[in-house]
Amino acid sequence: MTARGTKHSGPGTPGASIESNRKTRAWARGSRAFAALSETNRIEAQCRAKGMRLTGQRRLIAQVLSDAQDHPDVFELHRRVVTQCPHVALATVYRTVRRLESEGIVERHEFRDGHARYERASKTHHDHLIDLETGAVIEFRNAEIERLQEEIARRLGYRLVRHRLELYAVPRPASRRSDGNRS
Amino acid sequence: MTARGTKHSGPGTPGASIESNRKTRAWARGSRAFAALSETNRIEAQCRAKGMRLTGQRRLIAQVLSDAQDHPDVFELHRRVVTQCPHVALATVYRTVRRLESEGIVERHEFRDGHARYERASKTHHDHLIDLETGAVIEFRNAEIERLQEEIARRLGYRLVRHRLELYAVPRPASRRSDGNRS
DNA sequence: CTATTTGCAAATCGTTTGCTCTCGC
DNA sequence: GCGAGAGCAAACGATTTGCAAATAG
Repeated sequence: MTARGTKHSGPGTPGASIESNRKTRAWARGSRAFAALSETNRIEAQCRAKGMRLTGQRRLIAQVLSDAQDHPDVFELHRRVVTQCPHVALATVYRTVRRLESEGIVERHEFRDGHARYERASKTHHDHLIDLETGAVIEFRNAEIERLQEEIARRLGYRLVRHRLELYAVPRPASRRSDGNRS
Repeated sequence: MTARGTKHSGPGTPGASIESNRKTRAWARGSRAFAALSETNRIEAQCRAKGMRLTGQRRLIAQVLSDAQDHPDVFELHRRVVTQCPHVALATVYRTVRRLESEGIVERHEFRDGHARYERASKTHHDHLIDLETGAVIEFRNAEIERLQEEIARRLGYRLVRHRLELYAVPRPASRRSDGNRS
């Protein structure tokens, strides 16, 4: 059974498909379906650089990821993708996103709720603060903490490879700054 | 979806060993099976304080958790429990451990590998360094990092509720200090 | 006595995989 | 043309849950 039960509601999904009655798989995969994609985005370029085949699905997923200002999970990615092309399978999103991660093009996080969320691998490292009330995710960076982590690992006889730092917090009533990237 | 309509044959599949099945379960639950438990441990005392019923299974799980020097996952806990009493169900371990967590008696972690690992809630907060080669888990504490986390949250307009800090590292060839609590 | 808890098996739920058909290069 | 990819459904693995029997208090 496909995750979250509902099988893709073929036609009827709001979105680009003018010819949604033509529900052939061939159509879904044909490049025409992806014609509306914008010019090459960063992720697409990285895929090319890694020698990944640029299928319409991948270009679409790459675009959705490039456009994302938040940290969507796979289901949410699929939802956005399906908006543009209703026949893309959830499994394809899973496979693509896994591939992108193994190529170092996107980063996977697993915040409180358990399931995997993705963001494109940023040039600059950062950690996350999760707003416990809204679920919003705010990115931050702190050089001192980074340095301390290295030092702790070294003192324990290790070389730090990577780390995970997540702050779970609630807005302070006084000065609630409700900016930050939501997720 | 509740297609569980077919009444669960329960312990009485016709023709099968109804009686021996009953006996077995009765034996498994009877307090005799748990007679070998040592005197009250800390977790057991906390259970009592929280008004949890002290069944043999819980006392056994409490003891295994109390004795654990590492961060076992549910399956591992079950393995250890079954060593002492072979009829304790995995589901019981899941339920117990979940209950213990909601009562604040144990802490749940989810390191790299995905599944939940438990340790008894310690009086003193600590974070974890995970040895990427052996999977060992080393606990550490750093007041400065704690302070910085508070400060970061405050600066972003939040009050820190909890955090997760995990360092993933590899032993340094020069001075590998193989102390620390392994997991 | 009765509200909780257990054992068991089936159900969930996010994620992966086998198979076949398709398409990028 | 061929091998990497996509669609689909079924498999998976950790965890949860419905139910009836058993039990702690």
